[in-house]
Amino acid sequence: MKVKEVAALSGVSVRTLHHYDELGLLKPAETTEAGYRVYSDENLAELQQILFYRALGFSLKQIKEILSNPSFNRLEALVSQRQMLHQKRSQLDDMIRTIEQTIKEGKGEVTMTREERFKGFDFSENPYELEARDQWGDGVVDETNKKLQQFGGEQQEKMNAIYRRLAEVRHLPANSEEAQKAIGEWYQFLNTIGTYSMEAFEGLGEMYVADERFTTNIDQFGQGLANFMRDAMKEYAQRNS
Amino acid sequence: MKVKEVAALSGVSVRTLHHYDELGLLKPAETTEAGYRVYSDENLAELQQILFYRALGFSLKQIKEILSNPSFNRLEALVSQRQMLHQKRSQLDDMIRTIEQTIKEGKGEVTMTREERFKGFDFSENPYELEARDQWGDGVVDETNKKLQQFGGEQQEKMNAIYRRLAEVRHLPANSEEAQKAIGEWYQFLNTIGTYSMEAFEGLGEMYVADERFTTNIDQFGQGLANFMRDAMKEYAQRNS
DNA sequence: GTAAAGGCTGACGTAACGTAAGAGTCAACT
DNA sequence: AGTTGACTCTTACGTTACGTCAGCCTTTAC
Repeated sequence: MKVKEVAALSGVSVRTLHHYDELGLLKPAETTEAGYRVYSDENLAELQQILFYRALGFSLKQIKEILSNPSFNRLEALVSQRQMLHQKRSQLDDMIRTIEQTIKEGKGEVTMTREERFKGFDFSENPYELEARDQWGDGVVDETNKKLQQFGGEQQEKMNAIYRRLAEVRHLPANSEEAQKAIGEWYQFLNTIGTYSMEAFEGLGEMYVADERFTTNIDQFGQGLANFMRDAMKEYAQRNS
Repeated sequence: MKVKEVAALSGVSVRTLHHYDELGLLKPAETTEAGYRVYSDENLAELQQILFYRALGFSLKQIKEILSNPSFNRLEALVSQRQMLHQKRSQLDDMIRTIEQTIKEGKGEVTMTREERFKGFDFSENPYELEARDQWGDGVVDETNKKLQQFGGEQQEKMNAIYRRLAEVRHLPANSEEAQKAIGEWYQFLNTIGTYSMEAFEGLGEMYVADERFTTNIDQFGQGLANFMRDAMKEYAQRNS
């Protein structure tokens, strides 16, 4: 196979293949007289390995070591890489917290009205709350919240039934058929009391974990349910947009 | 003030100041005949601004725009930046999940024994659990867990008292004096039943949020307590190492 | 035979500095 | 004045993983 074909198959660019060749990371099995690179099936497998480690955040240099040294301790590398990723995540969290704070301060009036609206609640501990509300407008949250609480009796029972069904499948992957079916019911239900775009639906899911009030209520049906629902809603939204 | 002084005050390198000068991001107020950069107090304030935005993950180019254009919509920039950070975090989470999975598979035997040890529990949903255990050896977790449950009556009551005290201050910042004092009691208590290095203490805190069993138990004393304890323990460990 | 499509090798650009290298400046001490 | 040590300056390459031309050759289809 020649470069373009490999590129198309693997999803990387031709330049990337050239680059990996230069680095000695992936040398084509053959080269024609004209200098064309010809890749073998084995080369393809190697490339997959490379892309796998690349997706884990390893540098090309590291990948080269890992793959060229069969005796290399991959497990150790994975563990330390995980450590690194975790540090990065911590840093990102710090940045997000700070940016939340800044946005909050800069909002002046808005913060005031929001505080009034939710007086009695203290969200200052949760930096993601503001974010989730912001991302798709908090009007939707408030509306939904209000409507949901307005409905008593029958609707309430129906809602609880869906929650229970969701709780049953919450240990399955969010992208499993069962999970998606159950979350689909949730979407349907919500749309009986309002209109939700996929985007709003996904945003609502974010709220479930971002806002303690939601989390607490939802998790009464099962530990971790809110989290599961967020994932499932995200998946659902992405499938149906 | 000359470069070195500014560097010392602000914590950046001399090279960085040179760099910012080149970019036109921070031009020193004066230059001596010999070409030495001389910074004013105002320059210092500018630098602080720069470092602030840098800490939020903005590129130098963006920072230049933000600071040079007084009419620039900073709020908008902050919001979109937050969005970006959030995406990055998602990507990192994906990577961590994948790496967890890989490590788990690669562990073969270890996974088996671990599964046996915790049969009945299903941790497959929580990719961070494995991680927290790994980072400082899961022997410590198991030991602590066992010992804590062995002690009944008096010790148990003492423990609960500390939990309650922690719950009371859980809305304060983790680095506040009250929080640190309370978490200090926790550290003392733990050391009456075992020996904990600061590192192990911090790791234990990670477990509190990583392992659902811990989170559930702890949060009975107050929503978000586990999370607060993790932060406080981290802070405590860093102060006392 | 010719043109389109694909391939190849340089080589510069990117972000934010780190790290010398070679050389001039300043203040203090002898 | 001379020297020395501490600073400072500019210049410029190294880093990461390719993207993006540019100029030129090969293969393939009509």
